[in-house]
Amino acid sequence: MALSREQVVGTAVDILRRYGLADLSMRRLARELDVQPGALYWHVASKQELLVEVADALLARIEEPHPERPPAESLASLASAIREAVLQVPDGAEVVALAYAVEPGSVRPLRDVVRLVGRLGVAPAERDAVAELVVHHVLGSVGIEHDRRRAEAAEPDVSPPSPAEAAKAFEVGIGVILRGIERPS
Amino acid sequence: MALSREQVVGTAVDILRRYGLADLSMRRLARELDVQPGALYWHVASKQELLVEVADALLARIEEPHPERPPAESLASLASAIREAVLQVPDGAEVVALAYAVEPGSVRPLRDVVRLVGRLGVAPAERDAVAELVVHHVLGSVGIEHDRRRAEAAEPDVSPPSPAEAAKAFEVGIGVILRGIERPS
DNA sequence: ACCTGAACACCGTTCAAGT
DNA sequence: ACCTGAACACCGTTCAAGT
Repeated sequence: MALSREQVVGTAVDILRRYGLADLSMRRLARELDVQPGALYWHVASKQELLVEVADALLARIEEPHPERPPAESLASLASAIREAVLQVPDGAEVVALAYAVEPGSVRPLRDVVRLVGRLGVAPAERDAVAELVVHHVLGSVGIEHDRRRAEAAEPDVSPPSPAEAAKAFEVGIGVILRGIERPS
Repeated sequence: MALSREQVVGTAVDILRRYGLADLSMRRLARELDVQPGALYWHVASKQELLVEVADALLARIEEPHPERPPAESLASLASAIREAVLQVPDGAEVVALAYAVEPGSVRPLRDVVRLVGRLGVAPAERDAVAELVVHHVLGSVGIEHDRRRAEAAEPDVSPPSPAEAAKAFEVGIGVILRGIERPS
């Protein structure tokens, strides 16, 4: 049977989950699919396009905010959901950040962040900037956690930052942002 | 005359400024210095170590916060200074983010951010988390601006986001953070 | 002490030619 | 329509051997 775009993206997600971004090369992906590297370029235009699809897949299962819930609550829980989804996958934050950079509108839950910030009463002119702040906080804090895991794996010395502490630090940041939004300038 | 570590780092900064991170390879760097690639490894342990030095060089000229200035003011102006320094250099945000990830304490102005957040009255337990929020906002917003420039260079269609608008968006984010810090939870 | 030469094990992408 | 074979122009890193 012929290869499909879904198969290519799905196998890419598998490699990312199992071995991380360093091992997610077009050549490695082709080997896993038992085709020549060139074959992939019939289904995706480039590695960058592939990574955007992968990012989308990583966040696809996050549910949309409920319209009747208060937006501040929705935003906090959406941010946590994104954080947890990305945290499960090695280098997940990097992949999603790349997709967000290349095509800010391509990942649905990130669009929801923008909408919720708007519903919080932030002026349209400032809405995108504040949404970016939230997204960077989420992806940045996950990135740091991934890096610390790597450092720990490399040489298991002192100070293992517990997942609970990392989650706490994340919530602190979200709290600062929410209070900063609600307080009139 | 023999090659020096300073020469290696300096030429790396030059390549980054002129051609961007994609062109800053060990082989390209060796070519520019008229040596074989292997020679570089006598002066730096790895490309990662080299990039940490490059990041340091990019932010070395930023002045330390004046101890008598109010910390909120100092933090806002330090954040702007970091932003401007990184903005001048293609992929500067990526390089600094990498250094911050690998060795959070290695870049002096980023350490100053932590100190200022502490002076703003944030509890020690929450200080690092809030400092991370600031750093991610700075590097994240610069990253987005770099990406937009790339997109514009690739196909000059509508919506060229002016530098002034980008700076405004950045200030909005800093404002949210500062208000969020000052407001008691 | 510092560097060359040469290798090892890789990359992303293109494209004529095949089925 | 979909894929192979083969090439193009690269990577980071190591290390014996030279000066």
